[in-house]
Formats: sequence, C-alpha cells, structure tokens
Amino acid sequence: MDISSHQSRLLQQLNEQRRQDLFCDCSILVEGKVFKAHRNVLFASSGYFKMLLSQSSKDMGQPTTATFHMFSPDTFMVILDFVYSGKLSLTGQNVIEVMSAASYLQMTDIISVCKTFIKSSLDISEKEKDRYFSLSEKDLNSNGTESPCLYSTEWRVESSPPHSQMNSDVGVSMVGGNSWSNCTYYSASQWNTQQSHLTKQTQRRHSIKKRIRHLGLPQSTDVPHCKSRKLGDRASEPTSHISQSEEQTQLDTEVDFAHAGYQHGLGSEVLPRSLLETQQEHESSRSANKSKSSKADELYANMPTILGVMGSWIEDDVRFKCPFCTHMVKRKADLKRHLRCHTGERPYPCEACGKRFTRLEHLRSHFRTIHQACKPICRKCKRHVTDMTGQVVQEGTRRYRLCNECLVEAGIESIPIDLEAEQSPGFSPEEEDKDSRWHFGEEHRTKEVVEDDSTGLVIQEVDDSEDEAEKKEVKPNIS
DNA sequence: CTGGGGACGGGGCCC
DNA sequence: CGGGCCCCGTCCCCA
Repeated sequence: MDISSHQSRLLQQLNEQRRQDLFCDCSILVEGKVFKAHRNVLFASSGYFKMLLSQSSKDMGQPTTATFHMFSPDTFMVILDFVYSGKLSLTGQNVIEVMSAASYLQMTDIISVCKTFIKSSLDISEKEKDRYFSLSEKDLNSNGTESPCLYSTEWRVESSPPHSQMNSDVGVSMVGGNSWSNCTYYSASQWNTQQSHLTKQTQRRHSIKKRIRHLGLPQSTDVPHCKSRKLGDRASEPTSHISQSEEQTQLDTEVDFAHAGYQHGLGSEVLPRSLLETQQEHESSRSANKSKSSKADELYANMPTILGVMGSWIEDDVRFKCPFCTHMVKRKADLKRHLRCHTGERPYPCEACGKRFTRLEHLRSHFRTIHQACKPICRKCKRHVTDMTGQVVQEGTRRYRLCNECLVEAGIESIPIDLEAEQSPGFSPEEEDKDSRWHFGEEHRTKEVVEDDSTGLVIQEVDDSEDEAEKKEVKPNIS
C-alpha cells in the first residue's frame, strides 16, 4: 500500500530538521557561510557528496565539513533548497552559476532543469519582443535617458523556495500559461538592487569564467584538441575530480547550445581527435554555408528582446548585457560577437587543418602563423631569418622557418615555397579562388595531404580538374 | 616540477 | 555595423 504523500512529508520533515539544525551531521562552508545539512540527504542527492562522504565514511561518528570556493553561498542555497524541497529557484542571473555548481556537484537533475530553463528563455524572448519595443521606446522618450521601469525576466521552477533570498521584493506575473515560467517586473529601485546583485556576480565572474570553460559553455575553447582541462582552480577543493557525468554534462550542454557548429562529440561519447576533426570537416562544410543564419545570429535577431531583458543604462551610457552571463558590452555588435562564445559556433574553418575559429581574424592569424610561416624566426634556434638565411619547412599542414644552419643540422633539403602565391584567407577573396592552395570557404575544392612513404615527402593533392590533378611536392616531412 | 614560449580566445575600441 | 588591431589572460607543450 502506497501512501503518496509520505515521500513529500518525509522531505518536509528533513527540511524542517535542517532549518532547526536538528541531527545535522554535515557542515558545508561556502565562501565563509556555513550551511548545515544531513549526510544521508547529501549523499543521496549529489554524486560529489556521495564520493566525498563515502571517502570519509570511516569517520561516521565525526561531523563532516566540506568547503567550496567556486560558487557563491546564494548559489549553494538554491541547490540545497532543491535538495530538501525538490524546488529549484532559477533566475537569468544565477542559471549559469547554478548549472556550473550542479555540474561540479554532479547533480544531473539540476543540470537538466537549467538546460530547459535556458532553452525556454530563448523561446519566451521571442514572445516578449513587441512588448519590449513598446516599453523601452516609451520609457526612453519620456525622459530621454533613463528607463524608469526596466523589466527583467525570471523563471522559477515550481514555486518559490522555502527561504529563497532572491527576488523577495519583486512582483510576479504569469507568462504564456507556462506554469513555471514567470516574468518579473522591476521598478527602478528594484533594478538597482538587482544591479548590485549583478555587480557582485560580476566580481565572481572571473572565477566562474574558468569553470564555464570547463562546462564547454560560454567560454568553451580549443575543443578540437580535447584538451585535458586544468584543475588548478579546483585544487583547493576537498577532492578534485571530474566525473564521467560531468564530462557528459559538458558534452550534452555543448551539443544543446551549439548544435549548429563546433562540438566536443555526440551523445555521451568523447570522440577521438581524428574523428572529431572529421566531424568538424563535415561541420565546416555545412555550417560555413549556414553561418549567416547561425545560432548567434538567431540570438542576435532576438537581441531587442534580450536587451529588453538585460539591458541597463549606466551613466547615460547604454550597455548591453549578455543573457547568459554577467558580461556587458557597449555595442550590440560586440554582444553579437560575444554570443558566439555561448553558442559555440565557429563559422571560420581553416581549410588547411580543419580547425575552426569564432572570428575571421583568428583564422587569419592562425593561418599566417601555422600554415604560412610568416614569422621570420628560426623555429629551432629562434634567430631571425630572412629568405636568404633560412627556408620554410613543411611538416604536415604546418609550416615554419628554419635557418640554413638548422636546416643542415636537421638534414633537410628545403624546397622553397612561394608563399606570396598562397594568400591567406580573406585578404583577397578573388585572388584566393584562383591561386591559393588552401581555401577557407568550404565547397570549392577538397585537399588531401598524402604522405609518400617511399620518398618521405608530403604531397598536397588539390582536387581541381582545371589544375590537372596538380600534385604538388611540398616539403620533406621531417616528423 | 617549473618556467618560458606559442597558440588561441575574448574584450575594448578605432576606422 | 563590420572589419580589424591591440592587448591580455589562459592553456598547453616543451626544455
């Protein structure tokens, strides 16, 4: 015989005990603030605590203390409230940090809710567009500079938490019939309060930024290398580990955010680099075409809404706030650029190596450095070299310069490369189409680098009928 | 293990 | 508004 209310009553009882500090056998220290909780509950709710507490299970009689520095007390309170109530209080400001913390604590339910929250924020933003225009224009017109009634959106999963410290002074109205999606209005004073909260979050931004990189979310970088992530910022934690589930969460999140482009892998698998690069090449073919209607552009198209949600006016200076983090920029275009780090899209693929970039300038810089050997410096002895005193050497798709001495020392007979004929991307698109061996568009030619074992040479194969299957002997492969 | 350098990402801002 | 430059921070590799 099941009594359905038993579970919720049990949870309520535990929550009550926690509030009254009854039978609490675990202390969690977050930036100096102490939270009391029950080991059993934490153990059952978080993979992180499961591991931590099972390691300290020998000391069952002793109270356990855990210390965290990577998220704020407010964030942990949201999570702890969820653990004891099943209710998660998410806002546009805290969702990233809550998700980051949940990722660290290995609480997949929270991560899922955060993902849903973010997705919903994008959906809802569309509906609010018209509303924003009418509001913001009227507000701006009324006094020229200030917006007396900026509004911000906040969402809550279920109702308010038992003792949420957030949003205690805001009015709530329903939006779109979504039972857990509320739109919250701020008066000017309330907005200031919110801004001070934001400022505090901004201070935390740098610490969270690193973690966000780990999440593969906004700051995700260098993904094709599947970099092993540094754990330096976690070294101070009681245990420093990244679980499989966190890894998976990162992947899932990345895929959800950035299905239009750059990916760690698919599903829960971490793909080997070779496969990743193959995928990236496929993606480069597809997404380069689609880059103009990319995720960032979609977000950008919704920008008025987002700005309505997040914009603020500081010292007569309009600034634009990113809906996904605390970053603010002065120009809309900068926000558009910034959004790419959230969507994960990299519209600029390097045709030489398949690596993709968020900006054309990064691609150019990469191409000059890696594939054009533009630096007149001997890679070995670091001396300055000229065309007379050194040569360009190719190693795979990578080119660099060696001085004549180092060339001899390495036993390489270099074959000069006409770098002038190989324009880097974007310098002169028309010329590029005619002359360059490596292209940064995607569909024109396919290039293969073939290693000839018999000669030890790297052959670049350019698939272009007009070039009569030009096989170009490039350089000795010195690897 | 550590420091230096290279590669890259991202922000500010000028043109 | 996009392109581009400069600067800084981070990560990784290597000596």
